Amino acid sequence: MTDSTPYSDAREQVLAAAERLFAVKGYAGTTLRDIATAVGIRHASLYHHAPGGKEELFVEVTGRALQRHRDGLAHALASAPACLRGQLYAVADWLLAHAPMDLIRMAHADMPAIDAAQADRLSLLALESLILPVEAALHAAADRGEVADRDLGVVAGGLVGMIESLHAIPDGSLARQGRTRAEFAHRLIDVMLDGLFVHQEERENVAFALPA
Amino acid sequence: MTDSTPYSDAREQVLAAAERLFAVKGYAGTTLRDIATAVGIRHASLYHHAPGGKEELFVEVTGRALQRHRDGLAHALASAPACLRGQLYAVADWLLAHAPMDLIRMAHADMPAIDAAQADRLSLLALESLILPVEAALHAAADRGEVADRDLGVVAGGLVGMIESLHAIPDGSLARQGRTRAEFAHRLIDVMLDGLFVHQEERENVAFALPA
DNA sequence: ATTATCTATAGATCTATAGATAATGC
DNA sequence: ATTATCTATAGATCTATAGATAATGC
Repeated sequence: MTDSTPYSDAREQVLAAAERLFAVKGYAGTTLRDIATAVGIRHASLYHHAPGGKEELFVEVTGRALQRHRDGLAHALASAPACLRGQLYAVADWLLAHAPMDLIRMAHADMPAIDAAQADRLSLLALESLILPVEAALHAAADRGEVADRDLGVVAGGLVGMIESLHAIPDGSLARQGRTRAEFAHRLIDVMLDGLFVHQEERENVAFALPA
Repeated sequence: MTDSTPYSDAREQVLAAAERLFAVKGYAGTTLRDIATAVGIRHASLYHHAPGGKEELFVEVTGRALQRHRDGLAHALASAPACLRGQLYAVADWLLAHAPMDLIRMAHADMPAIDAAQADRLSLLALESLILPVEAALHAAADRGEVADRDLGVVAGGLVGMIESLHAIPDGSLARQGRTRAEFAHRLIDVMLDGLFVHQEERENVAFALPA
């Protein structure tokens, strides 16, 4: 994965567990004991890999998770079909294949709990990694004449927030319906692109279908 | 406010502070000391108003916050113009005038931390209070022929998630832009209703505007 | 008399440190 | 020799309880 592995395998296991737990439970909701238990070591041993303790662990794994999203989204967008719809599908598939990025919790709970300078850096990185790639894809589509060039920053943020919110659907509910979060996301993207209002032709079809 | 006040004013102050803090910081991120400090009393005094301690406080104020949203959304929808657009604007205005409802955090962090039966009850109440009212408005619009009757449950959830995600925008950023979350929400609702794709007429206008 | 708050304290948990022990890589 | 883990423990914080004290409503 990495070109020059500066980290041991043991350290990588610690970071992976910390990343998953912080993403799901947040900074306050994750204890060093949780992380150590997930790896199978004592919590004191975590300080060997991260002398700065809990906050260093959080800053490091949150930063690298965001960078991975930045790279992953860039790759997903580059590999997707040249149309906006296919690109947004690829964004949704990437986001839903990874741990939730709860931007509300990050902004209101996680960031205020850590060093202010690091919080500012991570907040900026979150914007660059999650929103700006989507906004760039929207602007490119606008240049191609596919969409109107209006408020595309807000639209990008709304899209990402909408897709991430599907993480709130319990796995059990999805299993019961036999649906996936990605399917739901694709449908929502279709609505964003085409609109909810029935187009003229469709409305006529509906009228024809009615036995009146 | 309440027809028959069963609670004292002091208790109401405690509940209000707890409600705000739990909503913003989550269950793990809020301590009894935080709540007591916000009210101006010692944390031991909280047990006079909620003998069940932290968990009782959380269950009670989360439940009442959700019920208030259910009632508030019903009232907003009933008072809004009879068209779907005006109704969704009213929903957004209500949601953004209150503390964030972070459904991802609730599902992954808060609910697993409390009694399972209460968690199930609150999860169901969240669905009934936040998603179902919007879904009902969408279905009514579908009956009027305003929108297509497809996946309206998912669309309702996506809309609420998208609107709530605007809470992640820092107040400072909004002040700098001179915009409000409600303005952004209205724009996003317009996109959901009309679609991002440039309509035929609009695209022609763009072509006319180009000096080619 | 009832309601609301306080002080004091117990016990659990959490972050963090110090220093010993085990495993690994030359 | 270096890396990784352990045990033991300190100190802080957190939830919760017991019982005293103050404020309030008849």
